[in-house]
Amino acid sequence: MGLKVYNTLSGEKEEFKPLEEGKVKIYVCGVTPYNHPHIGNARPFVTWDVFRRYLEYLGYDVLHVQNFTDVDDKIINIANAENSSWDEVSGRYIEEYFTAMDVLGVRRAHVYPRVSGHMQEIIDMVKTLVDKGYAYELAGSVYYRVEKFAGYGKLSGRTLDDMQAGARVDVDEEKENPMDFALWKAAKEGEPAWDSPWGKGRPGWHIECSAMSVKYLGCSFDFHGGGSDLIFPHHENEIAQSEACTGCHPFVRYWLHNGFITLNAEKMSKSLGNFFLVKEILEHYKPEVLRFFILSTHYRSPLDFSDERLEEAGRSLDRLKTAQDNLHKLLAIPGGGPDEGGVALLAASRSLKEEFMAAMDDDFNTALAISHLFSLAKEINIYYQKIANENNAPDGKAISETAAIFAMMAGIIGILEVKEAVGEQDESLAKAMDVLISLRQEARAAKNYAQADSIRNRLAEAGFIMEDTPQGVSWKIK
RNA sequence: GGCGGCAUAGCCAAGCGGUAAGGCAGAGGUCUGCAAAACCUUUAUCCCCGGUUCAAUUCCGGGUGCCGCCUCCA
Repeated sequence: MGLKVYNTLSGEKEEFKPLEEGKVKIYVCGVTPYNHPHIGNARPFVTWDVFRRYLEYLGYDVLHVQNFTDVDDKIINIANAENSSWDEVSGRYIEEYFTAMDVLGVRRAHVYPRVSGHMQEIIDMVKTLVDKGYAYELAGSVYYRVEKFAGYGKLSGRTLDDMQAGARVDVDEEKENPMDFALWKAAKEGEPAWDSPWGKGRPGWHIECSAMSVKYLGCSFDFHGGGSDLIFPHHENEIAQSEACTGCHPFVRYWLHNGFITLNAEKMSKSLGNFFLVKEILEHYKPEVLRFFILSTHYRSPLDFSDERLEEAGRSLDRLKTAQDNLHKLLAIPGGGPDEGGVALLAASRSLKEEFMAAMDDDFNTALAISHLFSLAKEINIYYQKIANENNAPDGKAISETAAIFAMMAGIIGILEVKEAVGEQDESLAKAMDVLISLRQEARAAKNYAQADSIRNRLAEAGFIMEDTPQGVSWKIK
């Protein structure tokens, strides 16, 4: 066993070996905060949240860095349009980002560097690249000399010739090579600008991630992630900048890229305008439903969004919740010694735990891992049914170990974390429900089913589900 | 045009050399006053054509279709 990950750089699954024993350093490309995050934006962050949970479960000490590109054309345009400032705009949407991701259960990175706070590091890096001959100044801007970097194209799998063949023609460029990209952009009217050896200006897009990742993680680190649209040019350029500047190889050991969320099979993106904001979706669905939806497909595959898919994800999740409820009910009964069903449950739990881990080890196959969670749910339900029908004491050891395994699996996926065992939390509500249950039971005893059904139906409308079981009536919140 | 990815049941989705996980939906059954929930049973030769192999959904070649990157983008 051992973790394997698909590395975009090699195009193969590779055995994961951290640079430093016991530690994992991760850099994930964050957002440009100029709008509320949409669900396509959310995918990499939910995905990496799970990667990180699993790595931590494996015992690694994880350092997770994720940037905010807070100096950017779009932000500046919005600021100008609404007559505010770029930092007011970016600050606002950074807060929106956190709000949305917190709700989705995405744990916060350790460091959230912003471009605006790293001008010196960026300028230093650009200066080094100029000094080493990898960059040149042109009218107050600085460009990276792609032909100078031998490995240019190694991540995206294309050659400079390929790129030039497909490149769109830039009329007014005087760059040495059309593929040369900006490290530093000379200031324009109405834009924020910082002093530099080349005059006032601001950083190009790609340099920030090189400067900030190297600052916080070192010149070589383990994982770099982001959407697959970042492979070229963004990540390709990061490699060129970082390796040329620091001389360290490789800059990143494992490049992991997630697929897109699509709408009618087309990439969901702000530029196409075919997106749903996370906050819009959460008006209709619980956060963990969105989260579960995202994780129910392998991270590298495209994921087509629709209401139908989310409804389905919600129903699937309900099945898991039922098993969790059953587990809680079993846990609430004083446990007894081993019994046949318990022994079987325990064996299944242990083997499913192994399978779950094997799935996660195989390039974080959450879809497969989740299927094992369903299998465990089924085993739990079977045992619960048996105990309930026979009115026996459950196998204490089997139940407690199964509960731990179930919680571990759900915890790595990041679902079922909200304990909705309201009966224990809110005694007065429980007492009120007991009264309603008694009223209905009296009606049933009197064969006044219209009355009984009315109580049940009206409670359902209010969000409470009443269930008749051989052991009596139980209830839960929908 | 260049580069790359994908095509599995009604739907979604794993698997990727030895005749197909899981979920949703559907059907039948157990239970129930009736429901709900739960449980059981049930639904696929994996886009097409060649090739390699004892054996291919899984490898190779070709075709078709869809998607992505090459411009900001998660």
